[in-house]
Amino acid sequence: MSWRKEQRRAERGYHHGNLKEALLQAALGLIAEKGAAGFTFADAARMAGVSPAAPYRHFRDRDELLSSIAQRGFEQFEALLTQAWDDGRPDTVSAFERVGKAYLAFARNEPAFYSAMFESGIPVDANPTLMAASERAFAIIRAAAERLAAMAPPGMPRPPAMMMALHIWSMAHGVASLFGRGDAARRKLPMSPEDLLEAEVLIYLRGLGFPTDRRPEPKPAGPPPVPPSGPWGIPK
Amino acid sequence: MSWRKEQRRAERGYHHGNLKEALLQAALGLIAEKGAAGFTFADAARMAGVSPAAPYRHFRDRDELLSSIAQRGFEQFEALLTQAWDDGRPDTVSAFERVGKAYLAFARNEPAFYSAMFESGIPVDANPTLMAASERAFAIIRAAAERLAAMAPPGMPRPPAMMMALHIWSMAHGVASLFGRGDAARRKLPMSPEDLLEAEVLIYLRGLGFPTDRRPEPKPAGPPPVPPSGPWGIPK
DNA sequence: TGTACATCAGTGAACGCGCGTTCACTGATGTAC
DNA sequence: TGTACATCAGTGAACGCGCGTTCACTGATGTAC
Repeated sequence: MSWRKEQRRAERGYHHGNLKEALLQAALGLIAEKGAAGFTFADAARMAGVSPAAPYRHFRDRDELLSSIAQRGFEQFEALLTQAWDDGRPDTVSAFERVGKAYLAFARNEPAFYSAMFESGIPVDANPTLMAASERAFAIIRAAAERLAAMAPPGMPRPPAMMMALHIWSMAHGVASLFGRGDAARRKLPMSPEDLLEAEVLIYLRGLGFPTDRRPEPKPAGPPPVPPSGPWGIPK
Repeated sequence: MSWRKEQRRAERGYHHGNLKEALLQAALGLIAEKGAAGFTFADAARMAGVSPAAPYRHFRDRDELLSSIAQRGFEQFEALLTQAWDDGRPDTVSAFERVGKAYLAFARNEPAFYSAMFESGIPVDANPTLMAASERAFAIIRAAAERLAAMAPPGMPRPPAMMMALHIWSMAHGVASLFGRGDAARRKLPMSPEDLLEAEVLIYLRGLGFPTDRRPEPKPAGPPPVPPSGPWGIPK
């Protein structure tokens, strides 16, 4: 046994006391550093200062640890989005904007969580608990879209909230994974990812006929640009 | 040596004849199957029916093989986008739409290329040849955005083409990586990824004041919805 | 056309490494009485 | 309060495995003359 290990043991005794938590933290650090694919069970144990067999007392295998991280990630994500949405205060559009910002902030500040949730390849839909957590997070975006859809200008066709939610999600995810982190595909941007996404969402909302000048729920500024005809009420 | 291996050798002789190509194909298959992270050098050799040392005659290491794949991917991607754009025929908006569809089609039909290019974690910007190929592909989207920006309705502020290109890219990437493949984060969609992206892009373009009714370059149907004031000409 | 020779593109055996996993074990902790 | 005992949460050694990589080698191919 190495000196370091003896040292560590001397400090904390035979039992770790909080190993499960320590392993989760270690894994988060490793994923942030080397990506979800690069993280190993043995490494997490080493980082927590325990033998490679110890983690098996807390997780069936590597995948269960990864799922736990994703689970916790979805929960924190949901909490963050809920807070950002703040039930649509002070006005729907600016609260909606805030949700977009929160999304990016999460991807940027918690890259390990984000990786585990969306890029680790764990089958979310095979794990009911995980799936439920994921659904709850998405539900915030959906609820916001719902509220937005409800305030569609009278002359405009009401866009399906589900579609809006998926659109917003894909914009946020696209910006986050292309530009939002120290990623490989990074490229010089003329503006911050946050501004890029904000502009994108505003243009999109305007395309739906929503007022985007940030005064609380004003009248629409102009008539609908084109009479509806295609699917989703989008002119073809 | 196993029977299979002897058999294979008997068929093709001592020299493979086309090993480099065979390795690239093998790697593509493996990446499509197990993801960019799961593919190994040894596996590719095995799949090509050669000894594990053979690949070293053609690639310095695993990373060089991965880069070669990304390189080729960017080239095919560029060709596909060029063809889809078709220099803006028959009209800018519908050609633009076609580019979006082509993007998704590529992600769907060539998941291995797409992974290697955007999700494998290879440092694109550290390899000039690769970076150049990537730039050429993005240049197609940018050129299309440029053309679109140039036909902004007279009353509207002209949106920066670069920003438009980045927006479109993030939408396409977002939809592709969330819904476009047999991915982990897949979830039941009320429509196809293609339709989802098409609607998203159309709404976005309408938000910029572009006519989106697909008749070749018509007059704008209505006045700009809101007077410009914020950055990028987007009302704040 | 033949032959000698250089070069190329493979082989297969070997290596060190780190990983995941299992095992019998042991020290610490909690609990019943 | 003390003690016996069950349970829990660790240890450390060992295993088999596949990977990346190197090495001296060898069979096939191309070329100069």
